[in-house]
Amino acid sequence: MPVTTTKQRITDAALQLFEESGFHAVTVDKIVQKSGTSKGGFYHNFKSKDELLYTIHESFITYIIEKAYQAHTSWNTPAEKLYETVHSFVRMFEVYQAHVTVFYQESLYLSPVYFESIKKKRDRYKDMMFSVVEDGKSQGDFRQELPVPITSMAIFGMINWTYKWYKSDGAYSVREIADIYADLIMQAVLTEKARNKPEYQRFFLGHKVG
Amino acid sequence: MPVTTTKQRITDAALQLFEESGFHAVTVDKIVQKSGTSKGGFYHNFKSKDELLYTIHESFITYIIEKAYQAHTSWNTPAEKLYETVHSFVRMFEVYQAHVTVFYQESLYLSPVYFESIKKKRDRYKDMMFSVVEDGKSQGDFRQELPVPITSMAIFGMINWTYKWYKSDGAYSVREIADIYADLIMQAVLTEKARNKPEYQRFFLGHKVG
DNA sequence: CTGGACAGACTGACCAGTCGGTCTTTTTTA
DNA sequence: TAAAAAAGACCGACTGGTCAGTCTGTCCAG
Repeated sequence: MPVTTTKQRITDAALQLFEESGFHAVTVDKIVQKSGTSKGGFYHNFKSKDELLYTIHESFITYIIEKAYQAHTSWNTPAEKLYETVHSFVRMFEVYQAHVTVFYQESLYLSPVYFESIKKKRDRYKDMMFSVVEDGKSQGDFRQELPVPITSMAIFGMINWTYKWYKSDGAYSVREIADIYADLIMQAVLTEKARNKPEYQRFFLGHKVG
Repeated sequence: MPVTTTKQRITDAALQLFEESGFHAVTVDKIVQKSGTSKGGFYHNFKSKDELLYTIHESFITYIIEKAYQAHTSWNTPAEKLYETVHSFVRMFEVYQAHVTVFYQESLYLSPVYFESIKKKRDRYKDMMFSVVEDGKSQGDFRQELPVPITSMAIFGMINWTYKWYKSDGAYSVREIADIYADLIMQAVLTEKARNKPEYQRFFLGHKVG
């Protein structure tokens, strides 16, 4: 078995091409050419172009749910959970930006049966965010006047939108962006009192270390 | 001349169809059928399917720049400008959700010459946001530790993402969503001192009226 | 009687997916 | 254990359907 399988080479090539030009502008022939294989090789590894798109979605959403779950189980307070979730999501752009782009740009074109499968997992991720915000409110660190769904979707929006503009060779690293986003979000949702807790100071930019 | 022109009927039908299924899944024949016209009628009014897509982009981006410009000239402080920009952008979903969806979902598929034209206007809108945040910092109401570009893009993200989930028959009206987003953003960017200014209290949810 | 607004049959390019075939690896069997 | 058979991986010319755009008209207003 070679270091990279044909299937992997096809996926990598497709990912780059889809990100640049979108699912529909990319023909199977182009993917085949870029990955140095053939029509036959492609259809040996994938049932259809649709299935390839699904595979890309699947690998990404599984990864991100795992990360959210980790943040959820490794930390105690909702504030910490939220902070870590935001941080880990943004850092993920470092490696998965192409996946994210394809995920949000092309999921409309998944055929119904694939779409349903992805939607289910995406909703699970959404639910995790909702419940963190919910918990933060009932536990008292998050502002009572913020409605859970809108606040959660606002957070999602801020984070997700990054795929539209982030460049790995840009002026800010993902880590810096993650720090800033997390600061903005914590600043926005924490109560005055919670903002001043010493153990939460690390959430904010320019806090005194140590 | 009839109440609605053929051109308008085509645009409206296309808008709905593009929003539901995406540019590539919608054939000219489907648009023609839905708008009650014909292939001939279509190509009489539009040079190509591309031009129709461009028209939709154009009408929306022009509208939104106008709104941002109004917010920019009708208010004095950067804080007020930001608040109004956010608010007016979100309220715009009420009428233009389909436009926004097509705008963000399908602009990848604009042919180069159209794309350039749209990009120019989109950048102008972006610049207006950047300079409001910039001004807020130098004038002192916005937190110094926030970098202008990332903060601006975070705000964009929160707002723009709404097109992915907003439903006009959902639990929250655009006005409520606008209030919440604006609160979150102002809470996140204003300094402690600015947050307490009496004239800024109206930005926040549940402030005492009068 | 001319030119704009529209109708709709037609065409040609493009592209996802197929299919017969080759080469290599693994499994079976004598 | 060697030969034979089967399975798996991959190749690339070809096909059939789809769809943007064309072209020859018709109708009607001015």
